[in-house]
Amino acid sequence: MGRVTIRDVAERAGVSTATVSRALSGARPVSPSVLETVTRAADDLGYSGNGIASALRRSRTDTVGMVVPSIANPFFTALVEGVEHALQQAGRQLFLCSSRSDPDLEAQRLRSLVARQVDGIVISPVHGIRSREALAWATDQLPLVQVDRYVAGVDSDWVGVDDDLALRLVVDHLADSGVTSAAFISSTLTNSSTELRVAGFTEHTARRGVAVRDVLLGEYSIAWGREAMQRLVAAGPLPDAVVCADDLIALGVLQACAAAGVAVPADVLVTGFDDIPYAALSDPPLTTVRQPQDDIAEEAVRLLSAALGPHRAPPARSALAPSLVVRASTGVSASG
Amino acid sequence: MGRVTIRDVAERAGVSTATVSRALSGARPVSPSVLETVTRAADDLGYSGNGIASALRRSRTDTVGMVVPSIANPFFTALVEGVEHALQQAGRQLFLCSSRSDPDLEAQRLRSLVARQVDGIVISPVHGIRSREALAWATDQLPLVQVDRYVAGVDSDWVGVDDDLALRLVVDHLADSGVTSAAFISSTLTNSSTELRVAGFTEHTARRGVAVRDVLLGEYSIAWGREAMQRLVAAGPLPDAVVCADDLIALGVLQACAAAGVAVPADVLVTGFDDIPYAALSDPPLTTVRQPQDDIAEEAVRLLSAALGPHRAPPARSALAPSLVVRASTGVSASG
DNA sequence: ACCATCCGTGTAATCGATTGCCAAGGCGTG
DNA sequence: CACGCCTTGGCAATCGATTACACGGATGGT
Repeated sequence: MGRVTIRDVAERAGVSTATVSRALSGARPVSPSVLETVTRAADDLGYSGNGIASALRRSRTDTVGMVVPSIANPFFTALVEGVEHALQQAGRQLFLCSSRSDPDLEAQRLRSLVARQVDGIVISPVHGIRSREALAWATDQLPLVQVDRYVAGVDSDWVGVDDDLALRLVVDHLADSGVTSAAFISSTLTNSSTELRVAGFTEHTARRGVAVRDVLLGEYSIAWGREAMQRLVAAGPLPDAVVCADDLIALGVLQACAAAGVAVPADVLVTGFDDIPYAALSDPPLTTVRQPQDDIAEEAVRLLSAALGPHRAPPARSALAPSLVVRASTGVSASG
Repeated sequence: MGRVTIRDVAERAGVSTATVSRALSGARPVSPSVLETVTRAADDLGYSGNGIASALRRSRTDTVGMVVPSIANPFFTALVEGVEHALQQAGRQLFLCSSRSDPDLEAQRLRSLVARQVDGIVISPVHGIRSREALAWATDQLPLVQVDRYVAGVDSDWVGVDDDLALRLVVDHLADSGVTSAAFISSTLTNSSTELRVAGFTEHTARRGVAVRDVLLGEYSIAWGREAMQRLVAAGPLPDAVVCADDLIALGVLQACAAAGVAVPADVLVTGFDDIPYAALSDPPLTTVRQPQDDIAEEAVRLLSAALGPHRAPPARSALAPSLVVRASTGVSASG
């Protein structure tokens, strides 16, 4: 087991630990000959430093924590990849945690990240109310950026998508396709995204004269989508369209339609949200709202980096524009 | 910004830092009244400890690192969730990194994890040869468990699936369905899993008298599956079956079939590997090999915990049995 | 009544790297 | 030639928590 410390390197190189530190980190110049000797000694011994000790002294870890409700949801994995990529450019590492959509677990993760002295946190909070306390506490300790969803009453930056615009795009598209009644399937979670999507659905269906048949709340999963659609089928005449708050729900809906012999889009139109990679592969391919995940991730890291600086800027809120991806589930014939 | 240390708590409670430490960690008993006072003081100040300082002193971080080739691949996210869950039971945290299927990036991640003093590492290595050096080095520093894929010549534990058995199940199923020729689509990556799957395919097709039409190597992605299938279609008469080394490739193959007007399973049978959640949702649903991901994850954590103990056991290799999930892509009519 | 325990608490060393401060030597300038 | 600056390296303090060791007082056994 390697147990090489800076002292070992210093001894072998015949210099002090201070010099080794400066030679390896470049914090201050050392003479070329000493640099050579030290580098050689470090290599020979396989010295790799002790990040913990370094972090303690510098009170920086060059690490940021990220907390997402689920790492099985492709939308979040895409977001995570984006954030990791952006951080890497800045020489920082990502410490990823899953809150499993549980506010208590989320609070625990936050405490753990703060205790581990991460430099900052990127979080997609679980719940609009039950996440608040932990989030406020964390925000008080270090720079924090909310992504996608956001909890009101927390003094932090936020970057996400313009949910109202998204629902406007969806409803306009459906109305233009002749839809006169629609159901909405979403999650019970009380958070900004979920609420704004329901609100947007309500508002824009009203504006376009589309009748709202049902609003079913469950969770963001394939299983819930399947179950919700089964209920709609059992309940009687179907609406013209089923609007889903994310793609997983929509995939479940499609599955339930296939099982129940309901033809999509002939009998009912279906839309999703997020444009995960599998949305294009379903039967039929899914019309959905594409989120600019990479832009969201980049912006989040940019905001975090700014917050790591000396200046204390007021919280920023940035809502990026989504776009509608039209596929066969709303009537376009399938094609290559 | 919170900057509360154990000294602040000690001062407020009117005791020494040693007592505070003992009261809060329970390392040694303190009198009830002192415990009360200290807990109160810590709460009042919002003390949350400094994990870095603690880790330095105890030379334990209660954190394990995990390195996977991709976090966008649902197979790995399932594995990650399993590992995280198992670790949580043991009171440890997961530090997740993606190597992006790049051995250099992988080596960098390993260095970084070792420098951060994680207690152990779970890794699914990228490359059978180019990952070896970094893996051997890391194994020399701390306990390490390989999962899924495995690099020979590294003195570490491994847990994964029995790839030979998996291919036997697939080929037997196909042969029993009347298939007499097959193509294999996989990745160029040189690693145990990939190689064992090719070997298994070759061996079992030979055993069952199935002609091998083509072995196409690319990467584990939907895009490559699509492209490979396009090539097969362009190349002339199709084999009876297309066997894919993972589900992403298979999903791409299905997509290309749909685009090219090739009917599955009427014109060609298709099989995948992993049984990711989306395998059941494709058109048609995919016959695939189910990996016991949770068992793999649990076993990996178990091995790691064992390695963290005092004893130096010889490296263990544990190949768990997969099972075949038969769906419509190999001829079963779609149902419920 | 005396000595051996034992319990709870404090003092201070320690983990490993970084860095403020100081000193020695080299160099240039007046 | 003398003086001061600038460069390079070492000493030792420091980050915050843990813990070996010591110590005082209470308890119990004989």
